[in-house]
Amino acid sequence: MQKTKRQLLGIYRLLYTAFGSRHWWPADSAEETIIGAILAQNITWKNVEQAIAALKARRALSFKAIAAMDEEKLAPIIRPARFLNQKARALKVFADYFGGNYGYRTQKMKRRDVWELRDELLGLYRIGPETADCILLYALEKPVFVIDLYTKRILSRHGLFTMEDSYEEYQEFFMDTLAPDVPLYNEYHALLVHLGNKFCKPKPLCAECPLHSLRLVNN
DNA sequence: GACCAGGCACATC
DNA sequence: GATGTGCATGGT
Repeated sequence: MQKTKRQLLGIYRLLYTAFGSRHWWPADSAEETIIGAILAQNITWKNVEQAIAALKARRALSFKAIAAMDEEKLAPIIRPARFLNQKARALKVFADYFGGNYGYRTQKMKRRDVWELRDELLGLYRIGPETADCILLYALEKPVFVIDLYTKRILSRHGLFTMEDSYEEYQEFFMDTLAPDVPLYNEYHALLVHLGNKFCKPKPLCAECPLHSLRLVNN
């Protein structure tokens, strides 16, 4: 087995042993997952929960409802999710796209070729690589690995990459090394985020981190 | 009060 | 291409 593959599987086993299954994505439907993915950009999940709850309270937790709502009315509802105007616009744009091209049916979206669909998503307002991949993996169950800030921070601190390496370089590493496996990609990214939240902040808590032992392997 | 968060778009060089 | 900045909330 290649060294890199051993390392990646080693990290996964340590994380799973430490934290168990994370049961991601925390949402009741594919549409809620997509809404959450857009709202979650650059904020903590607690803020997303508040915005989701606010949408739910107004019976607006669906793209059909969002499409029927004015952007000016939508923005204050999602205020807890920060960048409210940009995110309100992003939700409106996605709602129009989703309704127009897929009749608000994620099943119809699922039938598309995954990389063609990814390109299409990347063309939408405020859908970047991470958001697109969250939609593909967590809402549409496609085997696409999601890279986020914590993934970059954790792998770079263990010497496998640097923070300057691109999203695509990180993603290719995971996807070339691991088999295309939706449950594995789902769990692995969720575990990395959980670890990042607890231990891999700008000021890291390495001594308490479950990956602490790996430092011996990688130097 | 300071720091940070499950990014992205756009301007400028 | 690389780098910098705006977006503009709420928890710790």
